Amino acid sequence: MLVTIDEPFNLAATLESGQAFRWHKAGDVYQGVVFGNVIEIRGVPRGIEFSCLPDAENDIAPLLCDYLGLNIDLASVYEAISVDKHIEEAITRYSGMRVLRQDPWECLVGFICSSASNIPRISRNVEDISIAFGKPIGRSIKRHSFPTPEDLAEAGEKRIFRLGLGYRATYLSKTAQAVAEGDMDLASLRKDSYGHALEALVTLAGVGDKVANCVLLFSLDKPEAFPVDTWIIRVLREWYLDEAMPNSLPKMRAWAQGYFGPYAGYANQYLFHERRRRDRS
DNA sequence: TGGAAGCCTGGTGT
DNA sequence: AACACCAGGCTTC
Repeated sequence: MLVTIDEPFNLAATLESGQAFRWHKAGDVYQGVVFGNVIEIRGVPRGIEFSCLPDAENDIAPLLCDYLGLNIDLASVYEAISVDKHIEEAITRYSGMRVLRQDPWECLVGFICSSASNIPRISRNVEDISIAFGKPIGRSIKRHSFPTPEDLAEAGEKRIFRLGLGYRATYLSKTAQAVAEGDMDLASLRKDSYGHALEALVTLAGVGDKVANCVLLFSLDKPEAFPVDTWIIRVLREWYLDEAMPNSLPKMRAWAQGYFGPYAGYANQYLFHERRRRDRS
């Protein structure tokens, strides 16, 4: 099915910028699992072409656009965060990169897995978790739905550990229990304020300031969220903050949120992507 | 209250 | 080949 998109959209940058971990690229096609569907997307000149299984494309199309962050007016975001040369350069280079709007539970699990790890490994971890505790989709034996909090809580720490998650297995097991038992209502955090939602998230095992801000930005409608990881620390040190400045994580985050404003998270995503690319080339 | 060590594992460098 | 060292971080002391 063809979906025309009139606003700027960069499919590759959106799916390859470390926001989600279940997209595989084969040629010019991205395959992923969203809404319990195996989805394949290809960028075309004026939009995207996609297919999905097992649901009808007509039903999935609006959900997919929402997931891809296409319901946000990027032009006004750019206007808000274009406060200096560095950010303007990154915007120019990755124009159309979106912030995804993911399922909060899956996003949370992905970023708990991310601590002291790297994208290839996180992807493998998340895929292994899906295969072990999710359900095969349609007749495909290759891709599986993402397990529910109940699925993961029942699986238990031991079986998670055996997938090679290391010390993260404890975090995942505890957090899954908290969500499954209703001690943590992730969906309600979408309507909460940024501050309150952050406060709630960091009570979960394996969730500190960085992971919480990733979940807030990529799944809970909090565009002011600003995850400070080692790449962003480099950006801030090299381009923004004096070296003598105190470098505690929450202080750096607060500074950036004040500097970039209500859409600081978008600035974060562009600077992050730009800084990593620069290191690789 | 800040800062450093430890934690599982896999990849990378020596 | 075998062995350090470290990574997109959290927790604990």
